[in-house]
Amino acid sequence: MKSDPKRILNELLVDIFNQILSIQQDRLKKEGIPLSLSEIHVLEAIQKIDPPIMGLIAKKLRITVGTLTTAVKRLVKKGYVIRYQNADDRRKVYLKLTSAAKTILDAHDDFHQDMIEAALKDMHPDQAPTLIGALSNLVDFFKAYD
Amino acid sequence: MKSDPKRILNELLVDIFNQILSIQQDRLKKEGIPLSLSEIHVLEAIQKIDPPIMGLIAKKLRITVGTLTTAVKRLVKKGYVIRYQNADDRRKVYLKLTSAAKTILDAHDDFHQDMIEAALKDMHPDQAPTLIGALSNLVDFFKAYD
DNA sequence: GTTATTTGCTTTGAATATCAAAAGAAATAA
DNA sequence: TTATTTCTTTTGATATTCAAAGCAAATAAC
Repeated sequence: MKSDPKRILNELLVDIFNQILSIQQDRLKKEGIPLSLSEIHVLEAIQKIDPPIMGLIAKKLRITVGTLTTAVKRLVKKGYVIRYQNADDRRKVYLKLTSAAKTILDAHDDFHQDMIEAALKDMHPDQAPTLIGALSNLVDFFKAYD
Repeated sequence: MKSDPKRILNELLVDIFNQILSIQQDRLKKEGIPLSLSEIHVLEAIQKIDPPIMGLIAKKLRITVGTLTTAVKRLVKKGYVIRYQNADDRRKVYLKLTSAAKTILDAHDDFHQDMIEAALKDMHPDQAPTLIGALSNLVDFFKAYD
């Protein structure tokens, strides 16, 4: 069954996963950005999650809060993240990005944009919903495991 | 631009990536399988790559041979991999799976199968090529970075 | 209003994961 | 033979991660 679509899809997904992490890693190194992909993910989450507090960010990233604490410590030392607290609840630790971090995230976004353009390259616009539907199904499938 | 397909696709891909690693990790733990996802990947590569020698497997996994050496050392100790050599070239180290490893990989394959079924759930069969095309484009895009 | 519990975070200790560089051993070329 | 290349392991260093213990602030119970 060489042309079984399910088998092909499975291999494509596996290949994509095998490649994407190391390629993004390489890209960061090539551009001289002193951050790992994990650290980039932390920065993205800080940008995206509201309010940007430790617990919510760890949840989004699916890591423990302890793990996030050490990552943030490094990012603060490197000058990409600022910790602060708020009078309303002094237990909560809020995070925000420095302008250096924002610059790096913008470049990272460009990569994502290029990636999407490549995926859609020879696709008719009215086929996009099919693709979105399939990927949404995957997200739902994963949610069922939570 | 809330409904911009490119933005939606990007967020879907990011979500999938954030989820898939930790969910597979959780699944292994829940089933009491004493292996990390990285170790599973090593086992899969041994099964798939021919000939199954250190250099080729490291290349497939995009890790250095040194890194693979330590992973294999652990897998041998845990009883999932057997190292052996061949008279034709005594520098090469061949790897093979024990039956315990094969059992675990079969279960892992089931997960992949479920995942694909979920993605295709409500999709017409003649739309599969669209999906395959988009993912192939992604693989090609990543290859361009090699 | 003190005491107990819960919530949010950090620290600590341990296991994995990774790489670059050095080094060993076997095969091949000069 | 000697030198070079190929294939692998070892070594030393840094990251990444979790679980469990600990701490401080907020909330609930009494």
